[in-house]
Amino acid sequence: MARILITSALPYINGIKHLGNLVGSQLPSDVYARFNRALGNEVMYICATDEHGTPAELAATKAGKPVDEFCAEMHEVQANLAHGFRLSFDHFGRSSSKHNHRLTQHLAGKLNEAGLIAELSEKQVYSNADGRYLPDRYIEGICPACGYDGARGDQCENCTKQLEPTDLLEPRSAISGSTDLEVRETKHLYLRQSQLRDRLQDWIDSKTDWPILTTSIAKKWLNDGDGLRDRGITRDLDWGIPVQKGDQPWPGMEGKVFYVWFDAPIEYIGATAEWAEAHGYEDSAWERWWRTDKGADDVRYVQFMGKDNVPFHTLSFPSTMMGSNEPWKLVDYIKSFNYLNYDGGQFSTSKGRGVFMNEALDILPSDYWRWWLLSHVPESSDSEFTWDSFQQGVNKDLADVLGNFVSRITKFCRSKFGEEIPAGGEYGPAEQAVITEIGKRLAAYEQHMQDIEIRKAAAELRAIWAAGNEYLQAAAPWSLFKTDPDAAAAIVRFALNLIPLYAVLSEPFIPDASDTMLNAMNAQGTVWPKDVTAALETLQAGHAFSVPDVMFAKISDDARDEMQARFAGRG
RNA sequence: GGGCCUGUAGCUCAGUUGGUUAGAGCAGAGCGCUCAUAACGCUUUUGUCGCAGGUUCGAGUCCUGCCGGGCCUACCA
Repeated sequence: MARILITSALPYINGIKHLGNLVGSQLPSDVYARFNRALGNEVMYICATDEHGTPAELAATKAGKPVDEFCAEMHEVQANLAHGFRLSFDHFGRSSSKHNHRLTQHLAGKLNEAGLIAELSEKQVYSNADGRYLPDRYIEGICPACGYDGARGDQCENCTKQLEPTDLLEPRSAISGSTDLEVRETKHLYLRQSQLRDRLQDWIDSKTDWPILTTSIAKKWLNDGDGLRDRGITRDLDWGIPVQKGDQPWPGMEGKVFYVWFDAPIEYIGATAEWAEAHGYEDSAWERWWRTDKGADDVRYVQFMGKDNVPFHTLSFPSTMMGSNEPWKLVDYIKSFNYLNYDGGQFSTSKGRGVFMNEALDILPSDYWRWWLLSHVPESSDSEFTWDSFQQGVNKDLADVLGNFVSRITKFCRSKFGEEIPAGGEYGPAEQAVITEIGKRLAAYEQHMQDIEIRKAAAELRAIWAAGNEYLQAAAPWSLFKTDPDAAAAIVRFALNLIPLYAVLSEPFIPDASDTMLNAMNAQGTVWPKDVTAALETLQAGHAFSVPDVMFAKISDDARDEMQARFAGRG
């Protein structure tokens, strides 16, 4: 039995995420986790809210709440939505947890001992009105190159020129609009990633099976210009993890916190520690997933994330792990995703454009979203959500192919034989042919899941569903019943046995429908098939079942048009 | 500017190390079935594989250039 550690990129705390965020890491990682559990592997599946940083502070201010309270509330909101989408995290943690505080401070201390931390003094813009230092992008002004009023301190949106905040004419705070800004000298810690460049390079080079999207981004950063640059890991903020060397103070760093990108990936470990504590386990329970000296050698660690997260997971976080000189488990495989666009453009929080997780669940059950999003997950390039495509995918795949299959065979059996598996007749060549076909497709399905090729897996699953309709159509028990009821009974028995098989195979994608099928067939506890022949003899004659309600209601054209108009956004 | 990804049927996408008549699903057309959510099955139409060159006995697949779409470019997270 293999041990699989799975982490999903952490959703940021400042608001409800849209479908693009959902499909870019949480949903595919959930499919992979469910699949591995179904195979009988031991799985630790971790996610958390990423709670630190300036945007969290600003969002809290806007909401009129203390930042810790705001984060606690938003964490609950996100946890409920995760549950609504049936994301099966073993633990959904918080990067502000005491475990993450302790681990982050510990690792910083170890990095310092290893000589990998540098203290640098730098100039930073301070806003007197806001009472805070401003990140470059929170300073606005007139672009010196093109005269555009509204250029940000890192880059002008209008002419795309890279800027320094001090380049801006008439600079002002993007938060308050105040022009009462001054440049202050402030000291920060830098992680000397450049010292680890060769080790990182060797490590990345050894990952020949990683997606190109993943390795190309890592290599670019390793080789760009003078090579991998050192990175600031502290900030002048109130909300965050106080800068300490382990449990000791860090002279000169009083009042500063670690940069959110330093502590966020450490929360993968922190959340596992939170999981252990929540279950009343000893530290060894989480350490056996993360410390190769404490049992994690046989763990396979797979990370899921959007492409924007790749540099931090291929370089920064591994720098932290390697540089600590402690035996932390490094990632074995990184699955990265492109973006999902919305109906001809991008999802936009500010413009209210696109569908957000809470809205999606208000409209339709999670399985509908899971199926469409996963079967269109942006693996090879950006993909696009359109209502037309969504309607088509749900109606055709879920309602017509799978839902109607379950409906037609259970209703036929009920009307001719009653609500139990009929006796009589036996399986013949037609059934054997179906077994052979499903066996082949199942092998392909499992391989695609192992390879984390989600779209291909979805297509294979759909073909397995379709095989049921093909079989029924060819076998035509409704005709045979008139002349040879026993032969018809064998066909019905075989077709009904497909339902629990479909339920188990479909569970990673559509867990609720899977439950519905198992409950209807009174076959709870059915496990992943090792052998298709045996799996299709599970339900014996006399086994009682019930006809489920319509599993997937179709989306009408009117409903589709209405939703399209509703989510088109403002401008 | 630099780096990377991407451009294959009306739509969404597969196409392994270059090898015979380029595939799937959806949509369209025809036929069949009538158990079922007007559902299902079978058959079938459509492609100068972004453009232009090149390498090769042979290129969707490799090389060069160009055009289109996208992402990243280190202080958004």
